[in-house]
Amino acid sequence: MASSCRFAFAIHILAVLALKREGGVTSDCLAASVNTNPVVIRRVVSTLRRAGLVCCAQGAGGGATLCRAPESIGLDEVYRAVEPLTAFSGHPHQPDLRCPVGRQIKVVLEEIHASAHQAFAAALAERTLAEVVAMLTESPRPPRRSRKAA
Amino acid sequence: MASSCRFAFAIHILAVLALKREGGVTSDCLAASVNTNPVVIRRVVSTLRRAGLVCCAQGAGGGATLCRAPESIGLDEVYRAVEPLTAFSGHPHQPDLRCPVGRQIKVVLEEIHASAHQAFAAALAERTLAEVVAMLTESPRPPRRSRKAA
DNA sequence: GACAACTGTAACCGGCGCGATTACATATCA
DNA sequence: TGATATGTAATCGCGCCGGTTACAGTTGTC
Repeated sequence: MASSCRFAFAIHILAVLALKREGGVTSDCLAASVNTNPVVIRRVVSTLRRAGLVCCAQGAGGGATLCRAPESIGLDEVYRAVEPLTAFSGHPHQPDLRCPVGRQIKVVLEEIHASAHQAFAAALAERTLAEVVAMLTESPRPPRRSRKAA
Repeated sequence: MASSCRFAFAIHILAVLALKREGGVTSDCLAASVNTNPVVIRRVVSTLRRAGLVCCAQGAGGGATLCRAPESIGLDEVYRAVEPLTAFSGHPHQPDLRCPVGRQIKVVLEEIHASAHQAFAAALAERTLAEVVAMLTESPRPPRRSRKAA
């Protein structure tokens, strides 16, 4: 599950790359948009590169570019690329095996967690990077009431 | 999302209570089965009590008892009782508002996360504590091969 | 070739979350 | 009254993770 911000950073980065179609984007530029350190960006981009989602050019004039169509990138793919897929951290220790519950609880918990996690990933899979970009570019909640009240 | 072991502990505790129908179970006893400190158990039990899932009796002869039918307790209820429902930790800082992505990314991320999280909870809701108990008590993968090989 | 502009990574720091533990107040039954 | 419990505050220790620095390697430009 993991509630780190790597996933958020990854989506942010990919959205920027999807919007700026031509040319590479440097980690400094991405870091400015995300508002963090360039090295943090490079770490995430490295992971995305290993997953085949982006390509990186080194040297002067280099940077990261999206190397697949935004319509073909499901958010579950991004999630799996960036989250290490932990083996469910529940029950840090070995439960009491003399107890009928302790003897089997781990297997049951793992199954429960697996099915819920799969549902989580399936929900992510229903959206693509292209949809994220579309959400980003459509008018941000047009003001309806008076322009005075907050 | 939160990958703490509180949820695992809660399921374990509730399963023990569901199995031992009569009488209260002390935190010492639960701690032995879970293999942790009684205070850790009491913290989780307190949360479950506030959620109306268990009742606690203080004093000698006291302990925790399930105060609802296991068939009526969905695992999503347990999850929500025990996990504080964080407001999605993505994007720790304010993104650059001059960037079209940074301006709206938080709203989009929150919506994405909300829908995926809802799918997660819905998957948990499909199982009850009674089913967990049934999984726990049914024969644990009957040995099929020779009784010699591990 | 020299230099500037980038990426890739290792190393380290600091803060936060959380489970474990101790300690103690309180409640209840015999 | 004393043994047995819960309830909870306080503290400790450790692991995770984002941030930062540092530096090696790569590439375009003059």
